[in-house]
Amino acid sequence: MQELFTQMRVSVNDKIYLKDPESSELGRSIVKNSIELIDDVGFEAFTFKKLGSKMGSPESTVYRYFENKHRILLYLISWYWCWLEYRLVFATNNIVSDEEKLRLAIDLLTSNVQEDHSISHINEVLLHNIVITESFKAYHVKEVDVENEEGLYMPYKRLVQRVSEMILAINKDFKFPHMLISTVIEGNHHQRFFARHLPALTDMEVGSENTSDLYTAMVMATIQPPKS
Amino acid sequence: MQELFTQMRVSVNDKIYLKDPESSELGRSIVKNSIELIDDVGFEAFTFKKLGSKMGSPESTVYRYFENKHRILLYLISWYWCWLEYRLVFATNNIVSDEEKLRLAIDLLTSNVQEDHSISHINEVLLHNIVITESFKAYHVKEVDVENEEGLYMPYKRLVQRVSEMILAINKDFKFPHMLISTVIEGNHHQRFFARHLPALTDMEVGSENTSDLYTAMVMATIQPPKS
DNA sequence: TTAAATTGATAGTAATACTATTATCTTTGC
DNA sequence: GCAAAGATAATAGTATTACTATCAATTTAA
Repeated sequence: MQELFTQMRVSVNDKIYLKDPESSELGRSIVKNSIELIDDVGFEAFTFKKLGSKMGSPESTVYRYFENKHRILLYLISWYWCWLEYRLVFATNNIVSDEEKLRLAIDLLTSNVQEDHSISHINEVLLHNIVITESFKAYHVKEVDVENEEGLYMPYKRLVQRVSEMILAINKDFKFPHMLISTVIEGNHHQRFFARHLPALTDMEVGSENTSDLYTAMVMATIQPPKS
Repeated sequence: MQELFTQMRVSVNDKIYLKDPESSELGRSIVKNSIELIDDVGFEAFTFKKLGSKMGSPESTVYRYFENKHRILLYLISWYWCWLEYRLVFATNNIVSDEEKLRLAIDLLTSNVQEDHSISHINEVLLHNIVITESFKAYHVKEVDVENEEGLYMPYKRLVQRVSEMILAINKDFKFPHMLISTVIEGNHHQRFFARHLPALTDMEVGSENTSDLYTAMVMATIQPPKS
């Protein structure tokens, strides 16, 4: 897959930013340093001032790329969903068995993220941490309806749609495919967060985090594929 | 149940507040107005200044009860979990069938909340909205480990523990009871939020929100009770 | 090579998240 | 019934945050 990504560019909705951060060295530096800083201090304590001084640029420069820190978070999360969707399509392509396809998809949705060195300014492991800890802060906001109309959550919706279709391919009468898949996606984040910080709320252990086993079993049992 | 609550007082960990808001009229007013204000403007835009002016008190007064707005949120969420636990214990008490008990529990975890007029300063319906939209902001913070050590998340953990035990009563070999239950609890919140704001991520409709059907079926199918 | 666009450096403003002080008002104990 | 203690109101003040504005220096593109 490595080589593919050198060609392919994750393209994020251009309403999220004021100036495309992919379009310049400085823009990529903003993305890279944002990921490191948010992972380090958490989204609440993340400020453009800190980001600027980490990058050696004044904060006004950051404002030329993004309206505010919420938009940076949205950018990062969107990027992550696009990247995941791409890997999903790639991984499930040419798989004949519907069930095998779904299993692969759930595996991808719940598995650990490996660093992908072909995209040098984005550390996928740190980005995954941010997604686990901060992603719902991107949409659990008062502005969610406006932003949804602007299409800012499309990548997430597209991903859920894709996997839902895999479920319907197995059992076309299943009534809750989107619900089940978004439950798995969000559940995976929560469980990983719990494993690290509130272990009483999960049964996983840090280091050997594995949500695939339960969630694969859960989905398969729940959609009750017709006996063939 | 109405009458019971007039006797019973939900008691929240006293490390959350500086001065018990239940101990005075002003304290109860802080709680009541916080619920209304957070529901109205969202947690990000909620400030002690706005709260003060809504109550007709200076913001310094609020600071005598709570260190900061994060602690108010924690207080509200804790209160909710304690209340829910109480209702859970009450609802499942004296039920003989383990499966029936679990069904009742999941129903309670996923059902709509009715206003309980016996606790006059807390509007449970609005509080439920806050739990749906803001609850993870209470623990998805950098301070989570310290606060966990202080015992601030006990009510949530206790609730998950209780329902996990119901699962184990049905199938003592099931490996992921906590994971499954916290998935249902968080999943319920997400689905309700999605139904209102990002309907493409769910299959429910606003107004007729019903997560019980899927989640009950999901839990029952997943824990695979031994055939009797 | 000249204009246009980008960035750096700096300043400033309004709002937020507090802390402090003092006067007033309410309890409670005796 | 009154003094002392405690709670609240009113006000002021500070550091930080979340921006906006200006202008010079630099890079880029026509």
